[in-house]
Amino acid sequence: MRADKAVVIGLNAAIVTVSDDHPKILVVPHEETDGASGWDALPFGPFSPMRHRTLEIGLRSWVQEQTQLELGYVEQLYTFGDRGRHSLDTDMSGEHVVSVGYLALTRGYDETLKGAAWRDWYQYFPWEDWREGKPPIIDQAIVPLLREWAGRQSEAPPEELARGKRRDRMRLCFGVDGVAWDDEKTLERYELLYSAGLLQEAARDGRPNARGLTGKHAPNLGRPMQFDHRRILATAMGRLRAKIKYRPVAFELMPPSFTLYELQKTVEALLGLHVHKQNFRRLVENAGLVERTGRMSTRTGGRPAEQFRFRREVLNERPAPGLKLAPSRSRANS
Amino acid sequence: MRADKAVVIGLNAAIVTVSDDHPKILVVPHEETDGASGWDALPFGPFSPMRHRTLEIGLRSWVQEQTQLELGYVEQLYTFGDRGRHSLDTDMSGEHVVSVGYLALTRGYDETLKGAAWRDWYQYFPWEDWREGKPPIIDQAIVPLLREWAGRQSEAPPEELARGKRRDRMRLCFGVDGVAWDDEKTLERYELLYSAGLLQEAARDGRPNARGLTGKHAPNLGRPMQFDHRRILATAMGRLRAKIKYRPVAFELMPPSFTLYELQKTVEALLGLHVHKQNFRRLVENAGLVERTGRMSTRTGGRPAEQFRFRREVLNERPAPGLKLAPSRSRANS
DNA sequence: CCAATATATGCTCATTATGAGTATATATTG
DNA sequence: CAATATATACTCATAATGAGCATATATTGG
Repeated sequence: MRADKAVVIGLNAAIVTVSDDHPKILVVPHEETDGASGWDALPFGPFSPMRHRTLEIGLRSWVQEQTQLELGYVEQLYTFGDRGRHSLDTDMSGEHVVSVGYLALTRGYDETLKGAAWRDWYQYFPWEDWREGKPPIIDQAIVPLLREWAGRQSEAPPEELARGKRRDRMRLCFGVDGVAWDDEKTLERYELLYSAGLLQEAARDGRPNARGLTGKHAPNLGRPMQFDHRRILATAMGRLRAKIKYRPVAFELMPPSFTLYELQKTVEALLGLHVHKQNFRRLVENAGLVERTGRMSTRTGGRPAEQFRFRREVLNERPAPGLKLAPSRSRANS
Repeated sequence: MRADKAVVIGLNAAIVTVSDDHPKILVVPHEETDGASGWDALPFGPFSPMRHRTLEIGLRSWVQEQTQLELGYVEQLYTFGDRGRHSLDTDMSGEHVVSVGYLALTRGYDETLKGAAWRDWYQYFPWEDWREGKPPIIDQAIVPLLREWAGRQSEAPPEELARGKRRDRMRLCFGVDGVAWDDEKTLERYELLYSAGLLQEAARDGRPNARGLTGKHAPNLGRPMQFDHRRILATAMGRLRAKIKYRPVAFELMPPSFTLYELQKTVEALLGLHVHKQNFRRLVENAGLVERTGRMSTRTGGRPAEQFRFRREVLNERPAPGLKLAPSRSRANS
């Protein structure tokens, strides 16, 4: 069993924290020589089978090296092997890079990170934050551009009954025509926008945009990233948003002690949605996910809230604890 | 970015079909020269970045080559990079193989497969089929052996508050002490048995077994596979069992036209559980997953059943169609 | 042809889960 | 102390779920 070319395994990490109601992602602002100058990158490094017994150990170790960051929860996301991932690659010279993407959670919001920086993940995906209502960019930019795209002549496969399918994709992804918004479809939305040529990455890769134009005319939908890192981030967001609903991963992002509302705010930040406050408490408490500490929060404002801690024991009691959330139908009471 | 050693990407496929109420998996009965003689392997082949634009295309193409099998649904599972996956590897000579595991579904139960063969997946996991009640192997062999293991002195990390944790793992995995059986925990169960040294693969890899003995004394819990292929299969089973409940993937395994009971039987085969017949119909019909064909089934037995077909349109209507199933609490009425 | 049997399908019903809202408690601020 | 802000308890309608009964329509053996 031999490959006809050397392959290098790259390990990419989408490292997430939440601070101040903003989900943040650790990025390395790269200053490359090629056109992608200034585009952020996810931290990544090569996997060396000699030094690291497993992929995950490899990831942890060089994240540690590069950022002094202690990762708690780590989960493998997906392995990306598309030719052309790394631009060097397109002409079949050099090494081929296959990237394994990881999602990592940390509550250590450490400011002292040489080179790396935390950035609100909604800068890359401004259409994903519905906490203040539907983001204006959707109706103002995205939907019109997608309509144009959906109406265009299909260039490629005739099997694709083009226009209808495109319109359906748009409807399902962006909640047009009364379709409900699905917070977990982050990757589908990213890929739709990419296919439609509406992202700078698509322009970089030479895909035609909505008006059939190649090149620099792509609109500016969210901040771009190097290589396919924004796709990896979209994968991470979708996975985290889904997982939070059936596994108690949100607690990885909380301090040892917290109020229920702080927990709620963290969850809402990740989902980009508001949830019903009273029902949220009911859910969390009935599921046995937390226990009271007796201490009270001293925040200013109204009545002081009680502090809770995560009950690690649930992991040994129930088979699948989590936060089965649904967004508020109305925006009331949040 | 350079690796210090050549890495080869292997593509592994867990190809599943269901025939005659048995979920089957395509295996290659290998006759190796080393100790693993006769252990089945999943089909696998190398990824060549020169020839294949993406990993999935690579997978499809050599499955096609090797087995003439037309894959329908294909989904990436996980990337396994543990050192020692391939035995050759343990001494750090030769190439390091990183494997990308895939789940594939097909209804083409084709008998003419040179070399490969379909085998009931419960041969590898006899404890996973609860359709005829709790499999006797659990109480007769697995639980006693795990109890022994849980009671043993912990050799490794002191942080692991050994015995208690082990007992909890056992309870949650195998539904001891009134914990409900969770059909999706296939991987957790496999890994638990492996850690406890109760699988032949563990013996092969030199792990001590439940009595503290290394070597050939591992009990015979299910049929072993080469390398870590049984782990990949466990991953595939768990993923499929989970996915079937929120995506209409079961239809990938059905002929174009089928009765609701045939559909139910297929689902039950995969889950290793019985479901409530009337509620199953209600669910499938209310979800708009099927439509009547008007034709009747001509099977012998009782009243003829109507034939249905999958409504592909749901994919464009609802955001997340699927079969949210729960096992019957009693075994009645199935 | 009929009774016995087997499967398919329609419908009811109790229980629980969910979404939303009202009411009350306890703090701060001016 | 009034106004305001937040926390928390409780109620209520509706939907989803799990279970079982009843009826329909076929085959099979007298």
